Amino acid sequence: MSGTRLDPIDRKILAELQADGRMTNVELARRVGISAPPCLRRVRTLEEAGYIKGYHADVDARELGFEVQVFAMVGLQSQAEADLVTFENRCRAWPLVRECHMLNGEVDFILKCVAPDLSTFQSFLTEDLLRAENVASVKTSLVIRGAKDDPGVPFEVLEERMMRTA
Amino acid sequence: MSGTRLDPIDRKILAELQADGRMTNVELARRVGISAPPCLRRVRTLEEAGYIKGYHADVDARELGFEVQVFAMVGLQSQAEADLVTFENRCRAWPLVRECHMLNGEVDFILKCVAPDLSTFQSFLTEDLLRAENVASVKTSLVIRGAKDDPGVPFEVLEERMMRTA
DNA sequence: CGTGAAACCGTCGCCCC
DNA sequence: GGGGCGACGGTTTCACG
Repeated sequence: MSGTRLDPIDRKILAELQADGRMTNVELARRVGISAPPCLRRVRTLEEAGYIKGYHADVDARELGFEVQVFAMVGLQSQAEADLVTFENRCRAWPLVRECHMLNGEVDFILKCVAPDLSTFQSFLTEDLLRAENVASVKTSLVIRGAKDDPGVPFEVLEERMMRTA
Repeated sequence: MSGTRLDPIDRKILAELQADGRMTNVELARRVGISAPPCLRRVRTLEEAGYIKGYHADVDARELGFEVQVFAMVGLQSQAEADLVTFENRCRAWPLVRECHMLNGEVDFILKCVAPDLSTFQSFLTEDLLRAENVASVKTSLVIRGAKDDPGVPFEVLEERMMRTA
């Protein structure tokens, strides 16, 4: 199922829906050059095959009152698989942690956090994150301003690469 | 317009659309407890006021062939505003760079990058990023595995905070 | 993959509170 | 001001060729 290769129309569909997830199916069909029914069938197939994981409204965090965004680099004491999983599950349970990625190099995890204000984040940092077992070190960096925040993947790069390997 | 406070129904709408951006308006109206027309009016207002910046399909990067994800910490030589803006604009033009945030602390920017493979990323790193003027240092960390990647903001935290300040 | 038909939905005007 | 009711046009989603 995951081995199913995509044709150019499928990739165009994904690119269009990544750019505008609420596009109507008829508009999508028009843009990719087929009629509506097969277009919808393709979308359903892409969803079921996992290429499309979901659709989300992109909300303005600052306007909603989330004025603080922080990247936290976390080092653990033990990197045993069970301990890594324990920490990951803890991150999944913390609403302020939006992303958690395991890294190579000196630091073990990078966390992207959002909070309404600094004191809310400080509380989380000192009472939850730093107090969690197995956490050895945490370095935090406040986001002064966001310069770019594009969703998803650059399909342009894929197309380029398709040509090179074709 | 940005001073417009949101009532509980608006926040519920935003939370629902963040969770499922393709929800039909009638379903959305049912969930927030009003009828369809006023619900649609609210959605349009939220869009125009900038609370909703867009809708995007969440595509599976790995299944699509983007197997490399990297965080890059960038230090600049000059932090003069004009030089910061120049670097930010350069990031906006690089498709492999999906996010660019200016940070406090030792490092100036954090970049989240995606690439089809390591060699594509290495080419970008050595030929574009490291060669860009004003770039003093770049530390990269490969994402070994992703543990959490939730879109948007935690509305639960907002509701909690509303109660505290009410 | 395309065509046609039926059910549903987005959208508007109007009335009500 | 916002919410509900009804109707039109467009869309989704079938079955079928």
